[in-house]
Amino acid sequence: MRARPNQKIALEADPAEAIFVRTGLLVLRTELPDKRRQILNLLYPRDIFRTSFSPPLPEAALAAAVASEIWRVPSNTFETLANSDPCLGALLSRQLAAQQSRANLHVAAIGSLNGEERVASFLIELALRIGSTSPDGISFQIPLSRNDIADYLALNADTLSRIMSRLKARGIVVQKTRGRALVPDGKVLRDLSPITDALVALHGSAASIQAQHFSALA
Amino acid sequence: MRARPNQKIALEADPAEAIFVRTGLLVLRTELPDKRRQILNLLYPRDIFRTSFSPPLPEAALAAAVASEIWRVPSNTFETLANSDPCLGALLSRQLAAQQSRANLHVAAIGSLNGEERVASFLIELALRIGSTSPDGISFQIPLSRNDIADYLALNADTLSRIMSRLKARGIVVQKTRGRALVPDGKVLRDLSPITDALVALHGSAASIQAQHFSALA
DNA sequence: CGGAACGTTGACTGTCATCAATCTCTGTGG
DNA sequence: CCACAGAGATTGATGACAGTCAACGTTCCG
Repeated sequence: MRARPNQKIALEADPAEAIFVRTGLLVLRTELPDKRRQILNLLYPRDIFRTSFSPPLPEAALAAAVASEIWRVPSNTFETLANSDPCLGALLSRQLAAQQSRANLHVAAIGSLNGEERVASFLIELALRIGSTSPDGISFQIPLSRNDIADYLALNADTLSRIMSRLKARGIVVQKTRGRALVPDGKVLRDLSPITDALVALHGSAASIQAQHFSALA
Repeated sequence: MRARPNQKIALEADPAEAIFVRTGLLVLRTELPDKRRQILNLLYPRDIFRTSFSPPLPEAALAAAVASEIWRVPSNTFETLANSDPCLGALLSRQLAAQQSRANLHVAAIGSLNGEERVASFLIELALRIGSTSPDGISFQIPLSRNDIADYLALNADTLSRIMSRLKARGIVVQKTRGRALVPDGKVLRDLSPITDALVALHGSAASIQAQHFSALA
């Protein structure tokens, strides 16, 4: 199943349906009664989401941040898959554990970092996930709108814009076109975030290689 | 295995060991380089924690908030348990999903609520989990120190103290002894939190009853 | 009794949110 | 091809809320 940017992915009646991200990027978005929005989680390729992970808030929904390809796996299919092959089952549970770990790290980021550190952490995360190294530095596409980034980092969109402007003024990030960023010197950026090491462990190439193992199996 | 209050529970070398909470309350605590602390998660009885859920931060550790009884389950035992009985396996995955859901709700709380709303949400959570109703209202023990509560809610301890004082001044909570609170009128408290409904869904009696099912099986 | 850890309170500071105005992109239709 | 509209992004002025630092209270322990 394909999803266009900004398309919502219905969380079906099936309370334990699994959604597997093939390509693209999904966000788990909620909205509180008084229209405060929050993005709880980013789902990268190979991530697994189950409807029952969603918090019981009225407005919780998955949405595609960019064009994405996803698989919907009915709950019983998921269970039988996991049970049929112990090796696959172990991979699934490792994948889910990694996602828990990421979620916990994100709590730490939102809970104890200031605005600039959060933004830096987010940029590092993107660079690790979807960045490509070139002679000029690390460049990557920014797959979320300013509003979505702000919601993800628990910042105000205006505040986020200010922080980005400051980073640009300092030459830490360069914005070539809308939606595309270049980090000339990765080290400087890494020094801005106190959780760089953890981000590398969870989003860096080691994590990806482990995950490719996964794809091979599937 | 028993743990005294404030005792740390080592996260063993075994990267996928499971810890099962029988009684008491555990906290998942981290500390950033510059000694900013953060409690990422509360683990209530029947919760499952796996070492691999912990974020890769140097200071991440489980600690008992009150006297607790826990089981350590080696990773292979855990897997075989989950696979041996499909019914048990389903229960385990439901339990883990519920914990994900709680973690996500906590992100929403920290990310979009102000101080007073966070404290109110926390009190509601405690009341639902460990509160007992009496003619005077709902009373419960406060199982965390002020510092730990502050770290859990991503607030400063001083700020938390101020908020609590304000709630006491308004008569919304009454503190009989240190470590014990009484909420005369639950409705007033519930109105202070925008996520009351979600808290009830995840911590209320319905959730507990489902969980008892679990104990019966184990 | 005395000390240490924990909690409370006040004065002050800094960061982030709010509101409003302006600017920049993107896509549409004349 | 240009003009226009509308969403998204930026920026400034201002204010509210939470953090910091320091002093003082309280509780619990030996």
